[in-house]
Amino acid sequence: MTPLFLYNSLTRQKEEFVPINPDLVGLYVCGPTVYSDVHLGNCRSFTSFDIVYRYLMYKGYKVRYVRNITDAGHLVGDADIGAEDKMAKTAKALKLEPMEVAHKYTVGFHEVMKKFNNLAPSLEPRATGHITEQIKMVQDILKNGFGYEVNGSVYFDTVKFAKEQDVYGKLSGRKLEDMLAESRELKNQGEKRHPADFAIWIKAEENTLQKWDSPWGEGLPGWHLECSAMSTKYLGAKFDIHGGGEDLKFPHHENEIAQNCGACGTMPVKYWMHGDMLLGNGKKMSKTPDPVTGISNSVMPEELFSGDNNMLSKAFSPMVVRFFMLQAHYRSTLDLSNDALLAAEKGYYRLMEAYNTLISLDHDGSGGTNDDEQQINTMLDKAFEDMDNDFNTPMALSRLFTLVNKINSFKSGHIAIGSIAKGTLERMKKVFHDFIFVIFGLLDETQASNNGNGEVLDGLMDLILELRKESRVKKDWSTSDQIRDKLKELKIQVKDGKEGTTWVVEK
RNA sequence: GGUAUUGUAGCCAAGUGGUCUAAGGCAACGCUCUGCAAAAGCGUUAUUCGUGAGUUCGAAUCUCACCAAUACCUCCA
Repeated sequence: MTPLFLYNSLTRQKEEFVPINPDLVGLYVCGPTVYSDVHLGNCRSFTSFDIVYRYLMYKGYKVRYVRNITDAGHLVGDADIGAEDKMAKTAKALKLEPMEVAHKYTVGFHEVMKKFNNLAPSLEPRATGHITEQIKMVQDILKNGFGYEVNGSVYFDTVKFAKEQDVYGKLSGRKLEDMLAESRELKNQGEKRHPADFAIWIKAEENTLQKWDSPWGEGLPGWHLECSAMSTKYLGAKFDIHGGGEDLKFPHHENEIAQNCGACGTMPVKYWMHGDMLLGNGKKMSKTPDPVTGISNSVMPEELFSGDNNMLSKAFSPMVVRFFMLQAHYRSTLDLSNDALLAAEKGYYRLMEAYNTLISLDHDGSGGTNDDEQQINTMLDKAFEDMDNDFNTPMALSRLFTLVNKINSFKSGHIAIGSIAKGTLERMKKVFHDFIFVIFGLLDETQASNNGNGEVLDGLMDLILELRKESRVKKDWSTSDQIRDKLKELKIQVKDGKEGTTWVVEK
């Protein structure tokens, strides 16, 4: 197995990936809070980690991929000064049970993930199913002296933790001194001893919809706690990779680390990975409306797939969007725009059509070693090196595109297929297949469009193109052009080549 | 205000000390192919990487200043 290097957010450098247990990988990714539909920005993050999951498996690791569903405890605002619970807010607005809200949006989330061809994680635990574990963790934190109870709520003592363990702020780059300086302000702290403290157990109010019995009375777990408790339960006190969006670094992940250290005494994660944001109109895609313009710049997947939105000129398919995401590195921001998606669409179809051309190529068995052969093998090798270099999908993709030219040249006869060895052609077929479908997780939508009546369509097209061929032999250009133009109107593109005419359904 | 990150061709975007006169996709232009197109192929399109200094034999890549944008600072993947 070639070594894999990944960028560790905690150390801020690329490190060689060495799993804690040989050949086994524990991967935890922060999942959605299921109080509303996921938007495209959320999808990018999950897609980035889908590639990580896929590539780790491709390299031969046995991966346990845990992605949580947060269905309780996520508050809007500060717990001790009367914040609103996200789940409860939606439940009240839609007149649904909180569990119904969670279910509705969990189902929707899964549907969207499936459309993007993101693999299901090995395990998808939910916060409400792990209340016992979370209570136990609060108890452990209290036992270790890093928490305090006030009036039925329990808070994490961030200041004490920060002073005793040189851990807090490491991930997000926050300094303890700055934090302590804040305490002089003494404003509106409620029950907390310090603004940096955070709720790990929240006392239920009379109208709280989701609440559970605990040693401290009825209440609900704090946000952050579900991830600590569930990652510990399913991956152990120390596991390999924790992923999530850049925006979760603070406070979510910082507090997660604090809770784990506070409860178990060990740093929970060996490698932290953070994906950067998807931008819409140059700003982070967010459901929250822009304070100035008052409009949200988030694009919902369904709006994108249907074309029913005011940002884009047309509908774009899930695979075009996935391809678009692959063209940027996961740690860079990515700017969504109509032009960028149109470009991605063209690129996606060019790649898929080249792949279909590639698998149709036959080799007569002769052939030897020359520059083409060497270049092909070099590109294939480098594509894997790119992936080993912190999952550089745009670079790996560029290698494949370099070979798209070669593939088309083989087809058109610009380069004789015999100029490369048979084994090299076979290798190219295998590697293209693996990259496109297994590692990048793309689906061939050029084929999918023929579903259901593929044979009929093929038969019809054979007939039509045969008739057109006859008219062309007779130099009856008006008939042949009419056929071509009418098919074009039906989104069927006719491609005349030296070896005959082929066709493809356009998007 | 604090803390980070980013600024690469018309657009999206790789590259973070020499192989960079900067990958790839899209767009544009020329040529080849074609009855004409489309598709495909070939070629051209940033001697330059926000601006200005500095370090270095050598900088898109390191340092400083400035300008601009974005993110986080207890809602967000």
